Amino acid sequence: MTKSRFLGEFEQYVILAVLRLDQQAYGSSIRQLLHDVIHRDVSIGALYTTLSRLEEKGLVESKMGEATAQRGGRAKKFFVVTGAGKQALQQSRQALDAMWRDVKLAFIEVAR
Amino acid sequence: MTKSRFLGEFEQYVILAVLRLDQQAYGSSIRQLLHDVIHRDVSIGALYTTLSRLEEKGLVESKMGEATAQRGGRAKKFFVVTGAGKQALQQSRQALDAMWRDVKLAFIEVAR
DNA sequence: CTATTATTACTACAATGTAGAGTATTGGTA
DNA sequence: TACCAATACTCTACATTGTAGTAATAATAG
Repeated sequence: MTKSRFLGEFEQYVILAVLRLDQQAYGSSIRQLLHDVIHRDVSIGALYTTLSRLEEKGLVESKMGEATAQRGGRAKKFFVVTGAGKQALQQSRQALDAMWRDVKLAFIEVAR
Repeated sequence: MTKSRFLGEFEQYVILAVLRLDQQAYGSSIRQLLHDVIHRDVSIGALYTTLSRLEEKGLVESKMGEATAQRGGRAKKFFVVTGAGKQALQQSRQALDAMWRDVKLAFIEVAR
């Protein structure tokens, strides 16, 4: 057991994006997905910083793509979520669900 | 519209706790709820810092309780979530739900 | 009036969020 | 071959959020 920290808010989104993109998750595609799904436009630099930190913590892993790209450009770095990453994500999910329980009823009445 | 930022991870928990506690949300009770529901033990100082910041941003409001407490101790400061707070919370919720969509299937298979 | 207890305020620092400029790699083209 | 456009990643710096610890404040029992 390493010291289990909590996932930051943006970290969760990034992990989810990597999961959704399956084997096709790399800087640009992740950024695009975040834009399409939650309309969150983050700079590419910001994204890479988060990806690096997640990798340091062992929550995602990366491997370089084929050296020869289709039409120019540097090789892609593909990311996948590790078991630890999935576990951390699940814990975050469960905690949030637990906190939302019972709130919904009281909340929905007033929130319109 | 003020510049709509995103809620931090812990900020969400605190807002949810205040909602759940309805009219009874103050330092100690919030802390207790966080402990009971998600087993997260945060220092009282950390909690107040976050509450203050939420208040600055207009996401929660506070009012002092009756001066005379039941059996000693200072008057409590009760917190409630503002409309803006509920809205911010809802947005965070929706964004996360949107990101989780489609992921579940692929995720659940592997996550055990 | 003091010990006790409950609560808030202040200070400081660590972790996460975020942007922007810079560097690398490769195909096409003059 | 030299250079430019296209694509992708890296580095640096700073803002915001997360967190603890300690000091200060209040109220009451005894």
